[in-house]
Order: sequence, then structure tokens, then C-alpha cells
Amino acid sequence: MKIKSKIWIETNDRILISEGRVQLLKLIEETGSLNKAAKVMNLSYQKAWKLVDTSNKAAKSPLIETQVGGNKGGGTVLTPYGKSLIDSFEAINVACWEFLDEQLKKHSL
Amino acid sequence: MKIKSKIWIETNDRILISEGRVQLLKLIEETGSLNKAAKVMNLSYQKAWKLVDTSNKAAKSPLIETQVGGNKGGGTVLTPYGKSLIDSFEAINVACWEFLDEQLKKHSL
DNA sequence: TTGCGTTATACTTTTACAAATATAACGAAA
DNA sequence: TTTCGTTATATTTGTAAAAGTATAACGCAA
Repeated sequence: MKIKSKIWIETNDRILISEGRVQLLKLIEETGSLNKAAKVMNLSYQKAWKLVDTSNKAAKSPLIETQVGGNKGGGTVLTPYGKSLIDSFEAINVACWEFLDEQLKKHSL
Repeated sequence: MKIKSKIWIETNDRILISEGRVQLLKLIEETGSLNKAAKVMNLSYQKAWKLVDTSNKAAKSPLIETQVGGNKGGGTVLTPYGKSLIDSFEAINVACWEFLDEQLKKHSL
């Protein structure tokens, strides 16, 4: 018997951050590239791009900064706000898991 | 800025109860019929049947009891266990919403 | 100045899932 | 015994989301 959850944060009915987007953003941080991050996640580049684009548009300030062209072709890096958003989301998510586990114990099913 | 969630309970990797299934079960309780409940939810009968069937199989004891044939054609009613499961799930769900709202306030995003 | 790997975008194809369709069995009541 | 609305199940159709394909622009380094 396990209780599971998915949480996400919306601003004006658009998804700002979610578990999958956090994973994607963290891979961008690691690899410096949206293209590489998408490949690691077995996600099409187009899908990955759409995800970060909608999150970026939902945010009050950008989560990522992209550079097109250059010696390595370009790349994508997280903004400080992007990093802090990841941290906050993950903290809330972990807290939620713990809370739900406690709740499940209280109710004998 | 809104935080949203979907929670569900699994037993051996099968979904026992979720928000949608609670809604379906409550409509079964109201109407006495899986068929009518599905129609209210704008859900195909087959989809609705599959949902309650998998939940039933995931449960240690049945959530519903069905009668096929009879003057009214048959029907479906909830077991006491089914009713208690609904109550527990809804209580946990509401508590989760409140918890997440508090969490969101703590983190300034 | 040429090449490379990236971002960005449009368009087509595939696929997974839900809906729709069809059909049989059931059993109390009229 | 006939009728009715239901449960139960299989099969086909439709659809929305994801994947795949294609292509252009970019700009640093060699």
C-alpha cells in the first residue's frame, strides 16, 4: 500500500514547474545543452524545447538562458532564478511525500 | 501562482483509488448504476467498468457489488469498505491541498 | 571562410489511449 | 414467457499527444 503524488505549480493556468521539468532543467544544468538533456531523458528535442519554453513564458523572469552559435554550437544554462525554483520545488515535493506517508498511516485501509 | 496535485493509492503497483475513481464511485452510490454514473461523467461505460474493475482487483476486499439482471436490469452498489475508502481518500486529499498551500507560502517564488 | 553542434521552428508520421460499436447473458416483474 | 436495462466483454474507430523528419540561422574556432 503506497500513496503517490504528482505536484506542479501554475501561473495564470500555465505550468511553471513540475517533476518532469525539474528533471529536464537539472540535466540542462549538468550538460549545458537542451539537446543533450533531451537525449538523456529519451525525449525529442522539440518536446523538450516546448517544455522549457512554456515554463519560461509562465515565469516572471527566465529560468534559462540560451546561446545560439559559437565554438560549441551554443548551449543553455540556468538562471539563478531557475536554480532557486528547482530547489524550492524539490523541497516542497519531498515534504509532500513525507506528509502523505504520515496521512496514510493515520487512516487504516 | 497555484500549487496543484494529484494523489492516488496503489497496492502491488495497481491503482486502488484516485480522484477520478472516487468521483465515479460516488456517482455509483448516488445512481445505483455504473452505466448511469459513467454517463454523468461523460465517460464510456467500458472505460468506467475497467476503472472499477482494476480498483476492485487491487483491493483486499471488493469496493462494489454488482447485480446483473433483475427487474431494473441490475445495478451496482458500494460495499462498506468502498465507502470508507472514499472517505479516507477525500480526507487525505483535502489535507494535502492545505499542506501544499502552506508550503507554497513558505517559499517565496 | 569553413565546419560544427547548437537553438529554433514547421510539418508529417506514429502511437497510445479513449471512444464508439456490437453482442451476449442475466433475472425479476408484468 | 416476454420485456427491459443492466453488467460484461470483444472489436473497431477516432483522436490527441509524442515522435520523427526537415531545415534555417547562428557564431566561435580552427
